[in-house]
Amino acid sequence: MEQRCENCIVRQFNSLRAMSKEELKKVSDSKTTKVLKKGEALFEEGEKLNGVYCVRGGVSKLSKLSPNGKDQIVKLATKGEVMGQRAIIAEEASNLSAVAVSDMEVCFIPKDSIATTLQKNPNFTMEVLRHMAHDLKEADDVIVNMSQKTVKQRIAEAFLYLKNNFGETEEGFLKLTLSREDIANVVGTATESAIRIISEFKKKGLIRSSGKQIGIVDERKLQDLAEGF
Amino acid sequence: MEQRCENCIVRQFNSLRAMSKEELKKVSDSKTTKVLKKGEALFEEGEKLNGVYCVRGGVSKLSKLSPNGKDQIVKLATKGEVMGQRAIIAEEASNLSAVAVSDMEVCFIPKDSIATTLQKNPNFTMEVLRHMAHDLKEADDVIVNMSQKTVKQRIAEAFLYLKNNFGETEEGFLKLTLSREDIANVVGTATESAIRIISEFKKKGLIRSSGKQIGIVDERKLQDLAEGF
DNA sequence: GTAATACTATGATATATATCAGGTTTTGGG
DNA sequence: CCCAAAACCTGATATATATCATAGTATTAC
Repeated sequence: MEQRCENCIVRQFNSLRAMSKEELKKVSDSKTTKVLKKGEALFEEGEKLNGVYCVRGGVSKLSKLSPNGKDQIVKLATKGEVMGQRAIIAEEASNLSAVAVSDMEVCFIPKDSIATTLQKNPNFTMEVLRHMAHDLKEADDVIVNMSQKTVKQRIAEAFLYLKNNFGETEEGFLKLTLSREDIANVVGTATESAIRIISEFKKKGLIRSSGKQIGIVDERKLQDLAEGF
Repeated sequence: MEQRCENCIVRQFNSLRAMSKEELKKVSDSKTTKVLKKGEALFEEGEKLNGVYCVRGGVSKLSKLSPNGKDQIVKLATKGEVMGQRAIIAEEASNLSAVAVSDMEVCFIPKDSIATTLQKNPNFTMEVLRHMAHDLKEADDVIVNMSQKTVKQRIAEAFLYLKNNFGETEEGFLKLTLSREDIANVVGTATESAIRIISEFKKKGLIRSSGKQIGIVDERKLQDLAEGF
């Protein structure tokens, strides 16, 4: 696989595309590549990061522990996304933990290369800003979903999200396979409740499953359900 | 009251402090001041903004209508905060509505002055970025609260938030008075449920009230409650 | 000053969801 | 291949919260 940032396609999806050739070169020289197995942690909530992680492949969950001991997944980061940016910019410890939910390959980029580029290249800063503006909007949407939709609606929505963002295999199964617990933590409910509703969806013919894999059968009905019909 | 941005104290609280003298002058020349009565709308969800609003006084709720017809308040913006930034940066229509919850005075700053400064002054861009990073973290916290805490916990938390962010009067009442409906919309519950829990808090001596005003009596216990004891 | 309208309050009931407890099935390491 | 551990499933029950209904109480408008 391509080892230089300058030639990395992943870069096209994130704010690094606004970097100049020289800046990219510096980043590329200072970066290190890391391979993670499903389940391995990249960083923990409260940890001070000294760089950001650019996802080359695989998916990571970004979650936050609530006082009652449950883990709330706030975002799933995939190819092209940069994790840890927020903490670096705010000069704070990370407010989230990152754990791989599939095997991953990520590049670690030390804080310095990012910080100096932020100071010197307004285009880059602006690009980062745009991405953050987008994330903020998504977070607002999640807040509304959490407070106004039922668990059933949120689970239906989650499946559609998984399809739209991570795609399907040839046989029509969701490419990203999450455990029931992870699904529960995405929608903010108890694992048992998530399991029950998933079974119900299966019985109703909205989804099907084969082992761990889940396939969407009736997208239209799922959509309606998510919207409250 | 001071009419020039260059001398406006409010500016110290927001990203405008990173502007140069000349930039501020331009902003000041192009801005217009607006006075709003409690209940009046500043902009609506889906509306295309052609500028941002800088709050000089009073408080505005930023909310989003959910498909089921309920309004979820995502943020309360007060003195010094800039509203509409996210939409301008992302070049999208606003995802939120802004309505005054107390009498307000705001300055409207046309998009152009902001956009050109964003292009030319990296310090300003960086400052905006820092603010947005902060907002994003807060949004993540709200997501976790929404999904993991009970309504009772969230209401307790809301009162503490109101005290810490908007202060108390001489007599020990919260300066910002919200209707029960607004409180319900902040914590994401039905108005009746909010009313019930507020009555309960009163009975238990955690808060007191006089007309519309609410005063915090036992902050410690409220805190404990919010954390789940 | 009175009518109309919004806001607050409280009870009764229904419902969604969490929790607890017991299973079965699947998975991965030795 | 087997065993232990993890993941999944299902039932019974408890609980929080929404919803519906009704009434009192402020606020505003005429």
